[in-house]
Amino acid sequence: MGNNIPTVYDPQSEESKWYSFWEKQELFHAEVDKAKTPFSIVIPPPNVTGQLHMGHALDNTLQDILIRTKRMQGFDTLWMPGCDHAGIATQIKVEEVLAKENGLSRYDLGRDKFIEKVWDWKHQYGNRITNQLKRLGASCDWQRERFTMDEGCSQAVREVFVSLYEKGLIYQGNRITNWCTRCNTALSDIEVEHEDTQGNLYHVRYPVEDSDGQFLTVATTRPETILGDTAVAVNPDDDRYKNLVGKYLTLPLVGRRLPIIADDYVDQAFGTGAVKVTPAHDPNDFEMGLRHQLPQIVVINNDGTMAADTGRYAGMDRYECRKALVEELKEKGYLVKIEEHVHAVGHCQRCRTVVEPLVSKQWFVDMKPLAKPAIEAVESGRIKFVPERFTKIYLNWLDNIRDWCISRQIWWGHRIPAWYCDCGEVIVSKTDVTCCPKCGGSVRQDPDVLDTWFSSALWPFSTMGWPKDTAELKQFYPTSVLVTGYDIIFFWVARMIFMGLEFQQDIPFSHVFIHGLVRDSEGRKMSKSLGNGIDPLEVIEKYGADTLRFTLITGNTPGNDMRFYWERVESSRNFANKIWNASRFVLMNLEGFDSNTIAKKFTLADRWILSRYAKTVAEVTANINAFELGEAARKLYEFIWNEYCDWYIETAKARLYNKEDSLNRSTAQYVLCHVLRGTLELLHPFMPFITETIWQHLPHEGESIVRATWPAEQPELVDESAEAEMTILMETIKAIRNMRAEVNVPPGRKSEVILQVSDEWYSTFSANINYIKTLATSEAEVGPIVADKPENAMTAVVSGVEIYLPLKGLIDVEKETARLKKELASLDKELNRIFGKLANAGFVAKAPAEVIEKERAKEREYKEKQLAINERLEYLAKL
RNA sequence: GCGACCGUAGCUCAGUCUGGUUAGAGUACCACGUUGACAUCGUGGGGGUCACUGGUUCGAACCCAGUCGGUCGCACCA
Repeated sequence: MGNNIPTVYDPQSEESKWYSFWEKQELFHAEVDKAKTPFSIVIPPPNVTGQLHMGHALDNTLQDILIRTKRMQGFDTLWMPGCDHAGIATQIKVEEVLAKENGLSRYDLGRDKFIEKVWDWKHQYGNRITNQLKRLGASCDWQRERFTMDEGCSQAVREVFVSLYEKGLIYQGNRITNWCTRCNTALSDIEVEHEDTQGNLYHVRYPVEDSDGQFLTVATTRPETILGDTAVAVNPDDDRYKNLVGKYLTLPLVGRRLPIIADDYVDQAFGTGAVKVTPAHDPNDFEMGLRHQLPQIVVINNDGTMAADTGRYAGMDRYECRKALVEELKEKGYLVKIEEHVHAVGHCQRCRTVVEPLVSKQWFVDMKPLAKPAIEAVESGRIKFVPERFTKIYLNWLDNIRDWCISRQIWWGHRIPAWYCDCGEVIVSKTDVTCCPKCGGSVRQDPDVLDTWFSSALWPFSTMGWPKDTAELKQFYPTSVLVTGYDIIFFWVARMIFMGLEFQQDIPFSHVFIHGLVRDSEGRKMSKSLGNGIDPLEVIEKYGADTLRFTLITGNTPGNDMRFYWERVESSRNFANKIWNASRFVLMNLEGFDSNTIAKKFTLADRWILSRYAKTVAEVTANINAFELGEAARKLYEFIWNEYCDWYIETAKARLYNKEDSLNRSTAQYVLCHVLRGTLELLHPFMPFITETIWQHLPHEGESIVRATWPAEQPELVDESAEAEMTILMETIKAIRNMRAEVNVPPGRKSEVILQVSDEWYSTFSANINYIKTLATSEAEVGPIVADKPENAMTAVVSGVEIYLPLKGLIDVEKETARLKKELASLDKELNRIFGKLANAGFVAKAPAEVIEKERAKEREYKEKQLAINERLEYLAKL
């Protein structure tokens, strides 16, 4: 970098270059180093078929910031990357491709061939998302990349399944579960999303057996399930129906005898207070059926059509059947009325199909014993959620946990390690079974696979080599923090916690850092169907990864959603460019500078920026440790732009251009360099590429900023008096600029300025008058405060300094008076507030002395200003 | 029904946990400007009863209670 570097930073040429450099040097690789404190993160594995979206970009930027910071701080830092096989999602995708390209279904292909296809797909597209993560700058240890379906993870899955089975925590049962008729599989409760839907409440009357025309009217939202009714239930305390309990009804259209039963579940106030009971097709009815020993009559098939024994409805779609059946009820006089009714209908999370509760044989995890320690780990504070409020959401879910249905009737996934023999023997085994240990007969493996989240739940230790007892596991488990969105606390976070506690006897991570969603500029979720998604790669290509990262981090607070604005991207891009140009300036002025052999004589500005820098180091470090990454980024932005660029560089210019005073010049060079390099190091986790690019050009130690030492906190550099002095000088400069602008002094023209300065600040001003001369474009003269005030001059007052800007012609008395009166008014307002406070006996008696002294100091300051302005107004009035 | 979150400048959001500067930023807006890093810039400016009501306190954007408005979870209302 020299004088011929472009004035605009071009991320494209730098980013790929540095990423391959980092990879080649293995800077992201973690070796187990027992001498160091470990810091580890496992990536939330993205779907292997997926591509990077804004959610990933945010999630991984947050992780990368933490990882890069800790790496620089000298921890043994591991960021474990990998992908998830994403059972249903991947299977759907491959099925779609298959249908489109060959017009085939997976059944046409058969299980083995189909799985082969999926693996083909994985090999072809599986590294797409990892490459995209590299574009983002993610400093994962790619040598350790894992996949939930790889050998090791699969071994972990079997180990866990068998172990839980042997402990009786995994069992097989014939139960009613959520069934997706489109995916043709059972789902767990949380894979069902309930949506309020406008439906109807159909009131249907059932004739009472052996009565003269008596009816009992039930209300239902699903009339098609009438065909499967095996009872009607009323509340035992319901006086309307007490006399009917124990009697029988005749099921309309079918003619079946239905007992009238009493059950507490029934809400007297809802509908008619009488509920038809369909044990095979409703979870509550299923429970009631068990309580009352009612038969289960299946009337809906797995594919959502009506069962073979439903007569004229057989084979009809469930919703077609509903229409037709209501029509028939109406014709035959059973339909009493139809009311509109909004109710929550469950949809398949993956394909949005309405979920059908169906009875089937599935595998379940008994959750209560596993949930208990998982609750305790969070309640005790061993695992902390950031922000804390998510603790409640987590605990609430686990407190009400129900058993987890883990079997899926799909093909892509970890096949359940259970084998069945015709003799009735069920063998659950870590290794494949070929014959029945009991009778020696042939066995067949359970055709189902496990819920994808079953293997994800093991991720923090399966990726470390478990069930083998590895060095990685010892060093990096438990991991330090898990970074993820609030939408998968139940799916993933909770499950990792109980699996970790069960199989490692230890928590999987000590902190859970939760972030929100990235929405579009109108606050809508980004979605394929809306077409409002913004591709992070597009942003990276147009503006660079650093810009995207900075945009996602600033203006975002933990746990809250954020909106994506192109304007904000531009603002981040401008920031990158600002850093670029400030660095250009520094590099262009390093001629003759030797960072090793330098004598230093610090000026006020030097002491000031070093003090500000020291505070920035301390604050940014603290913010990152507290997961306040947006706040850290904001502080760096302000420090670089508003302090380093706007003021320090400006004060340094004269010193750099004056080659006579080489001590002064080299001191400026030293401070410019030192502060810039340190600031770049602080910024590196946020904007890895541009910081590396510049850092390499600055005098530095080491091969890459990636492994540079995190700037040390140097409290000895904090210099409050330098800050106070610099502040008043800056205020004076701003006041002069303000007056010049007010009367349209051309920016290039110097103005004469007379400063009357109190004793307190006199030496500061006389010693540093050059700052005012240069930065306020003024011929400034400093003198003590005297009664004799310049005539024909504009006036401004900062605490302890009266500033006069003499004008060539006469000043506009009216305008000047108005300006000063305005200033006086705001001063009066503020003084009144302070008077009120100080006059308040309670305040003086109870407020801390420090606060009171602060108010008194302000009072003195404002009174001084007020006095000066009043004097000036009197003078103006006489003209 | 239960719970959480949000309401601060035209817009997007910090600040609220830990009460005490004249409440901040980005962006948009107005005026001036190509001064040897940067027009992706500089200088200056305008813009806010911190949703509302009440309480606690010497003192509330911040703590407490409630109201209104918005968002989102959880829940078996057939």
